[in-house]
Amino acid sequence: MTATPEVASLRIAAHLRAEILSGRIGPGERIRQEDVAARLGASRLPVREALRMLEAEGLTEHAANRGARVPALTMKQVDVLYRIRERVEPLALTEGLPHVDAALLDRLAELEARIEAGTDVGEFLALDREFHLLTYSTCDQELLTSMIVRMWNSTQHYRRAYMTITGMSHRWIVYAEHNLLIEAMRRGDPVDAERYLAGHIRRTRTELSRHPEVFAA
Amino acid sequence: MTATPEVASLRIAAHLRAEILSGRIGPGERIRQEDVAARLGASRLPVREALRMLEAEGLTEHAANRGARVPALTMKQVDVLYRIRERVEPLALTEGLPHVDAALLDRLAELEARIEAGTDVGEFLALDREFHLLTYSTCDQELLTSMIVRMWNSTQHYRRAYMTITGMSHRWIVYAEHNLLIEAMRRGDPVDAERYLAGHIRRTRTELSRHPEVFAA
DNA sequence: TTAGGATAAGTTGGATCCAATCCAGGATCA
DNA sequence: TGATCCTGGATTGGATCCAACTTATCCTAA
Repeated sequence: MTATPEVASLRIAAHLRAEILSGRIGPGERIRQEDVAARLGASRLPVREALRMLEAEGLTEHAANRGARVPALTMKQVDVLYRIRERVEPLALTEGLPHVDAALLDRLAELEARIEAGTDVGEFLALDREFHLLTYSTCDQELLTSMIVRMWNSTQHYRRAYMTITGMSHRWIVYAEHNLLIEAMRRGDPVDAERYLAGHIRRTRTELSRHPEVFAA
Repeated sequence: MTATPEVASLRIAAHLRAEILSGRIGPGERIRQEDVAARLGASRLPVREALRMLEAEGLTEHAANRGARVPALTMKQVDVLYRIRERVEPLALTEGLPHVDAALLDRLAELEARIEAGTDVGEFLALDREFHLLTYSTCDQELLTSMIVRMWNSTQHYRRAYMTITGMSHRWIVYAEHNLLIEAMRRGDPVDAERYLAGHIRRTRTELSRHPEVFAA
């Protein structure tokens, strides 16, 4: 996405972020400062700063003298995160809708085509994330979009776990929702766009709630 | 509120947080690590960590090699924050409503009485904040409530500036909204409670939008 | 055998020192 | 005269060393 930053703390943060989002570091797993420092060839200090940054993004949690770990969310916590998304993401959509142009709609359609053509779970997750974040890209309100990214990051692992378990069944529902969303955006209709998006998130939430085995005790 | 933490970084963070929320450090103002370290009798290191924590709370912003400062928000940014609050805070209310008991309602009524009796702007701001956060206290979803606190913190300065300019006029509207909110909570009615709360936040937003002199260029 | 406590290892928090970066002011040259 | 480049001060980023805390283990005693 971006070039590796020259500042060590940012570089380390980017590395750890990728490891957490990809699932190489899972929920509940501990992150020792010295391990990371040795692995990335730096002292513990920039690692500490990086962990603070990730904490701000909801990717790690800290306790004094007890170190950092990736939060293990309960089903209730993920459920609430999805309820927040149901209310916040439609706002980002509406805020950005006036600035959506044809080029963006084309990119969305192209992404959706790749989503429908794909068969790999990891690929689907990445493309789906890219698709939705792209629908918010014209919003241009850092406070709002960063909040949304945080929520996507926090729930990334559970989305992957769910997808891995359930596989590709009923994927046509996602495709239909995505295409209706694109079409509403093409019409510039914020009411319809919000409705399809909220429904999309809500349906995902209710499906997740049928798989408690994905979550922490 | 809580006892001063034994960990230096937390203590420094608490100190800076209070200074920012009280307005002693205003938007756009720079925070130099060495100044804070000298003033609070610590090295720069815990100050750096404290600034990272505050960044996570939206109270400061950082740039590499350029230090930390309190963000100066534009009117548009505050407007969007209020639109987010309009959607998210009603959710916290509904989530916590089943666990609201008589004792909590009594405390809310008592707080509202003190709000209506007060004449000082600073006191009003503190009590109003306490009132609303108390209505979310039974929600018990850390991810949701911390998000709400962040938004209150980020907009604190502009609320104070607005109140200082407009004074105490039309305060009866706030009282009426608060009392209707308490009453809806007493009935355990999430629909009405959400409606009154969303209206309360929305009205504040539209009033703020009539005072562009409060915001950054 | 188990509960309790002391101890030691491992990990994080903090202080000091050094390096890298940014910014402003002034000198130089076209 | 004006723009550009350089240099010095100020400030942040990073490394190393030391202190404090947490936790697990082992030993002792009931």
